[in-house]
Amino acid sequence: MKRPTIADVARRAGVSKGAVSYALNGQPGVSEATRQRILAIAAEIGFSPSSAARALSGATANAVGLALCRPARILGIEPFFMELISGVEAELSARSYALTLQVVADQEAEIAVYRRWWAERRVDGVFVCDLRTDDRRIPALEELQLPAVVIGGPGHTGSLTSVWSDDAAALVETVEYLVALGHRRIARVGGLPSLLHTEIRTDAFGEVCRRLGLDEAATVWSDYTGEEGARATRRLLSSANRPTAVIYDNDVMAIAGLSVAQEMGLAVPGDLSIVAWDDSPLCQLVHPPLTALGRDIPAYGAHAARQLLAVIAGEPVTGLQDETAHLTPRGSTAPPRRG
Amino acid sequence: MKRPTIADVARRAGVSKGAVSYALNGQPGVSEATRQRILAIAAEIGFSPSSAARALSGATANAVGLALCRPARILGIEPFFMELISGVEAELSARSYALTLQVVADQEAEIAVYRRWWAERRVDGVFVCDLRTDDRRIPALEELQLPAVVIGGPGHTGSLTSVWSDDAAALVETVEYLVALGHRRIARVGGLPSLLHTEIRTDAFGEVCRRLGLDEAATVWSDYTGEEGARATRRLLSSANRPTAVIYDNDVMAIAGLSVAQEMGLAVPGDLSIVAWDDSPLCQLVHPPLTALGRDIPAYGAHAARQLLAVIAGEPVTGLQDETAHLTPRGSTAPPRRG
DNA sequence: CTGAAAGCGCTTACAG
DNA sequence: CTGAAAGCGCTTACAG
Repeated sequence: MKRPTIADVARRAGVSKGAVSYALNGQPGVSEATRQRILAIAAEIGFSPSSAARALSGATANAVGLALCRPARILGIEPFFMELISGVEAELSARSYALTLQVVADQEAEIAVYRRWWAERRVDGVFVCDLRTDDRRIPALEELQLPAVVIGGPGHTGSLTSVWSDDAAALVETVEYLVALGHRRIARVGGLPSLLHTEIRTDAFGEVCRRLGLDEAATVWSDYTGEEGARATRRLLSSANRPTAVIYDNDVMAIAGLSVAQEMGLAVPGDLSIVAWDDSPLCQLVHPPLTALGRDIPAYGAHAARQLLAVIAGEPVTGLQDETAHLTPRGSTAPPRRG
Repeated sequence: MKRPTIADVARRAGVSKGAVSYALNGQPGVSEATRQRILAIAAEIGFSPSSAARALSGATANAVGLALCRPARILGIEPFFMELISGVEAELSARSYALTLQVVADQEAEIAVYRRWWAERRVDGVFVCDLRTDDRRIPALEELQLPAVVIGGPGHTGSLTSVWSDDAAALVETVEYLVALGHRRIARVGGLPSLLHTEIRTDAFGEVCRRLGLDEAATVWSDYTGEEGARATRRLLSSANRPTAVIYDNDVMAIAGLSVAQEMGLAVPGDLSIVAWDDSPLCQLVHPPLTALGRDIPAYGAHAARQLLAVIAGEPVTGLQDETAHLTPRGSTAPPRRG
């Protein structure tokens, strides 16, 4: 089957190729009657303009890029990324933009991908995930002048627009809730310490514990996998003065932690309260269901997509603070058992 | 920053644009010394050929497409797709191919996306997931003559190449294992009945149960969510002659089923054995860890990508039977308690 | 409101 | 082995 071109449409409509282009792109230069006739013919013969020809003649690529820097097993197990992608994609395809995805090994590889995409004119802009403090991707993108939206923050985004959520506030709310239940020894199993949002949570955790005069507020580090989450939990629960509540930086580690508690003969929530960050459906699959900090991740992705399209269009954008995660209490939190 | 073009490289090297093109694409027509000099200059000034210009001048788009037809909440919770994408992407980026992703609402929308991609010359080929019997996407792709690889089967793929795994054999192995443990009443919580692989498993299940002379082998349908998996399990466990073992068509439903058993006061594996299909890390997060049918999903994706690139290159391809899922016994299966 | 033409940045026959 | 040129399919000033 031969692909129809703009010349085919022009011939059938008895107009010039220029007229077809104007009609398709909603530009002035053709009468309304002609425009309608051209659109009808285009639809009839299944014509869509070649994205290559369009990109080459100075218009946009109509595609944006997302590079993911996580190993396969983590990408798979964390619902976060796929939900984010779903939301991004819904917004993009509504505006006829394509999403180009690439998995990269590290920051250097990611920067190389941005440079290649830019040189190839393959994308009009990119999303940046997993922001770090002193992130080398920021100056690289600024230098390329490639439109970009950072999914994360606040701060550390240079001149780039960002879409973020107030993790500090969500963490404080969680600690205050646990303290209201009567907990005094609260621990946290954190995510990768090199990520900015981990640091923001860690700082907020230290601060609120100090303010409320809590005993040693330990944070142990992990990498979002169940394995490491389980190991961290074992360490915490084996200590002399074990915590009565643990906050986990993702749902997978929280579920692993629940399993460890049960294996060690501790009742949840009687002996140990558990809170998961990221309220995916996983949290309600286990027994007891997990109290969790959740927010609408597909919407977060959609907002980021909208910002990026605005940056690409040259519209003024100021960045966006998305909703703060809210706590949904379920069966895994309760007052600590006296003992 | 101005993007370098082939003309910039040619000027610096003191050769024609044609020579640069030959050098970059490994074509004869330039001496080895000239080729090396051109490549060095291209690397130095960060030149990558415009994908648009390249696609327009008859070469390939260097991109392939994947359309996913599942709602966001299911895409997020099932590790399968993200693992598949990771594997696909690893193979593609090693060959400098981009992956274009789109989420669609239904088969009609998916076919429309294929038509648009084809008309736009945006992709050189596509992957087809979630094959159905009498799948309308197959004739549509055949008509477009758009290179495609079906991830699924066997059979029902028309003239398209496919990469598949023998689900029937894996199911038979599982049932035989449960029977060897002493189970006689085995049930199954199936996935969406409209999908071909569900049908293949259902047929195999019915057949092996008949062959082994098992009592009524019930399959109840679900949709891969924990919610529906839990509901199906409650129905099964409330029946007069409840099963002593249940096979679930994905890990999420199996975990939900485990939770329901515990909520109903049944011991796993004492009162109920559970087997999950898809052995994601989730299976080892719960207590007891789930016996599961697993295989290497990223590798499956990589194999599919290799097949698609071969089809695009016009090489002869015969399709590929991937490894059969193998059973990993863990704590959720045991002989049924006498009673 | 419409048409003819240049140009985007490559690839690839076609001469030398 | 190398260079000059046509052509891919669009968009967009520029004349009419």
